[in-house]
Amino acid sequence: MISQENGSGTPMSAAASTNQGQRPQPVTLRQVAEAAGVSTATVSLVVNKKKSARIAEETRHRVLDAIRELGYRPNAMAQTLVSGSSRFIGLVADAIATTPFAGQIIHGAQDEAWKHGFALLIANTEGNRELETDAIAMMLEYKVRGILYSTWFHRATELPAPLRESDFVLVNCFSAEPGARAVVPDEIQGGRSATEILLKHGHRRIAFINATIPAPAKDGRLQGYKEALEAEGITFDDGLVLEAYPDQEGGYGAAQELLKLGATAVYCYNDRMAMGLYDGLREQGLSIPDDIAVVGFDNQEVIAAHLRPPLSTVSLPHYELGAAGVRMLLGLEEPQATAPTKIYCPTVERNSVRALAPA
Amino acid sequence: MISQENGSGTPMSAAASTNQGQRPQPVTLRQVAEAAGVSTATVSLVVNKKKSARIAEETRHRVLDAIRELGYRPNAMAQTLVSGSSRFIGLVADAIATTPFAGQIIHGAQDEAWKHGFALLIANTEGNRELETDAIAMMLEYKVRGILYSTWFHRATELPAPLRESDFVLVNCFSAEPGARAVVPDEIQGGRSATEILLKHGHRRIAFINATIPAPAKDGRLQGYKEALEAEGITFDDGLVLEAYPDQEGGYGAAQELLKLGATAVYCYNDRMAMGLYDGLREQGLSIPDDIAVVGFDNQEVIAAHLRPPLSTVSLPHYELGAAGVRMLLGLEEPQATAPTKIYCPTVERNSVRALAPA
DNA sequence: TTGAAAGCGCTAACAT
DNA sequence: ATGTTAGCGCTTTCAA
Repeated sequence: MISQENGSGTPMSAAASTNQGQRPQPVTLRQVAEAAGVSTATVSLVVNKKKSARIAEETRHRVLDAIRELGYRPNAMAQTLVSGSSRFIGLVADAIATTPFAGQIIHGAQDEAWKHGFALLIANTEGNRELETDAIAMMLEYKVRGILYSTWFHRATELPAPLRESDFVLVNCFSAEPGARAVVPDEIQGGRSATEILLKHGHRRIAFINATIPAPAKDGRLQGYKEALEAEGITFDDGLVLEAYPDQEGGYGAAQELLKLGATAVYCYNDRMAMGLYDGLREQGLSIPDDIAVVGFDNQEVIAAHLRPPLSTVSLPHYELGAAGVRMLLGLEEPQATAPTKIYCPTVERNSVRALAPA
Repeated sequence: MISQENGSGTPMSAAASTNQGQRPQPVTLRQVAEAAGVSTATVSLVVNKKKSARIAEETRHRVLDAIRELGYRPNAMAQTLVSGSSRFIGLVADAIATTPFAGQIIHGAQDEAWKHGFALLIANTEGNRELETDAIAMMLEYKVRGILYSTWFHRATELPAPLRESDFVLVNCFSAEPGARAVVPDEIQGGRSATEILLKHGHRRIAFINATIPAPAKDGRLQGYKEALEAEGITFDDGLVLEAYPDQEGGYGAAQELLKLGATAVYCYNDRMAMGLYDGLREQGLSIPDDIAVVGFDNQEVIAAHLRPPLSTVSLPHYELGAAGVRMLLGLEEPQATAPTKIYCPTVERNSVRALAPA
């Protein structure tokens, strides 16, 4: 006799501790009920801690013990089938898991969802319309509570048709569609904040290197810049606004032209441009922040926090966008009347700006 | 008579096109069956395109039409309840949505999962053990087909207990646990490849700036460096190996010491160090790649592709890790006998290395 | 305080 | 070729 029987007759193979062998059939409510000598209704009642029905302490314990002993886990599928709606929230993203920092949208959404007992079902679609439709269909089939439709950069979007079959909220994008709730970053306030960092350090002649490609961010960040200037009584000067492709190369290339402007400070459309600008400026023999102050936008950690000197910038609130999207979906947060809800972009000050020495 | 009745009696409210109003009850299989004048079994048969049972073309069409008209969508929960296993794959990650490039693991997993008809259920746990347990429990309750347990950097890990209740694969991490399947990047090959980029450009005196913190990457990348050298008949010189904290500041700080070594090329533990090293080298008046060649590791896009000059490096195959994890989970790919399966790290050549001028 | 039973939407024998 | 029926695991009246 080499092998040993176990009394219960449950197959207890050697592979039980690995994940390769046959997994045992999951324990059901009914089995718990039998083991505890009660009805399934009773077990259901104690599992769900229903306040209404009062269960005898003694019974409750018997059930709890049986649950523990058998290692029972509720079958969420059965629960959902009965209730009609799952504890899922779908997140369809065009490139969010691909793109460096926008993954924070997932993170924020998942934390907030979790807080309310929901799990995230995600689909990365690369903007592929067909994939999107399939993803949404699948979410619908799994009876998600609602769908977050998000984009990796702030922009207008067309709603995929099946989205309307579900409760949904747009995240980091918006649509003309009436009744479509949306959360987006407050680009204008962000632009204002970025400019104010410079302003409060005494800078008056501030250049802005904007992006060449059209986007809400392009308009909003410029608008904020103007507002901040105006609030300080500085007349907006068109000549101080440059445009370049919004990446490192664009920023690098803008250095020469920037120098001609006689500005003591620059505000860049984004951190990547600032990174390129650092190189360009350095090649011209200028030092940051002594010769010229620089602020960016986005707060792209890998870059901004580790440039020399570390870059002062404004955060894109991706985490908050995801979280707010979930709250709005669950009806925990009122959408703004007509326009998308704007999320605040906080300022992050590091060492790329120094007080301007009095002339 | 202004409004129009629709024959079916379905409520067709004005809010139907928005997502705020009451959503109509989803259409069921039974309703389709009634509309088409057939049994539910028949509808099920055509919906699932069962090859076995032959349905009359005419009937098939009636059913299909009814489906289209009513806008029927199968209830995946009911399907799962019957079949016992859902089309979900769970992905629990310690920080993957948070961290810049490892989001690619999600991406790869989701593409591969999708390809086989599975959806991804993700949970970001920040390494919080309790959260992990809850996340896994929830996945178990939703009857996931299996779980991918992943970490944002390659390391050893302890398995959370409930993981064993499911089929699982470790991604970017590994465990001593027997029978635990795992996929990890091939750090040694990566280190070899990085060094070979330099070697094939004629460099013989190659420094390596390793990380100070212990990790499989630290050992593997060094090991690969040694192997590559050895293959070229170059004796490994301990003095050529520096150590620094693996970020920009660490790389910057290593510049001085590096210069004393008289190397014509450096291989950095990662791209972030290389980024810092660029600054340090530049301050010492050296130019890359003319005075010294540099290669990194990780291929962190935002950095490597946009440094001046763009950095030659070796990719961490995050996308592939996710995809391979899924394939292994689904039994489409055989795990290597005992050790974790190693994924190839491809080389990405840009402009930070130039052929060494003959002395 | 607890149990019996119906039914959520679907699939899969088994009949016809 | 298609219909009948019995569950899948759970929640929820309604009775007892």
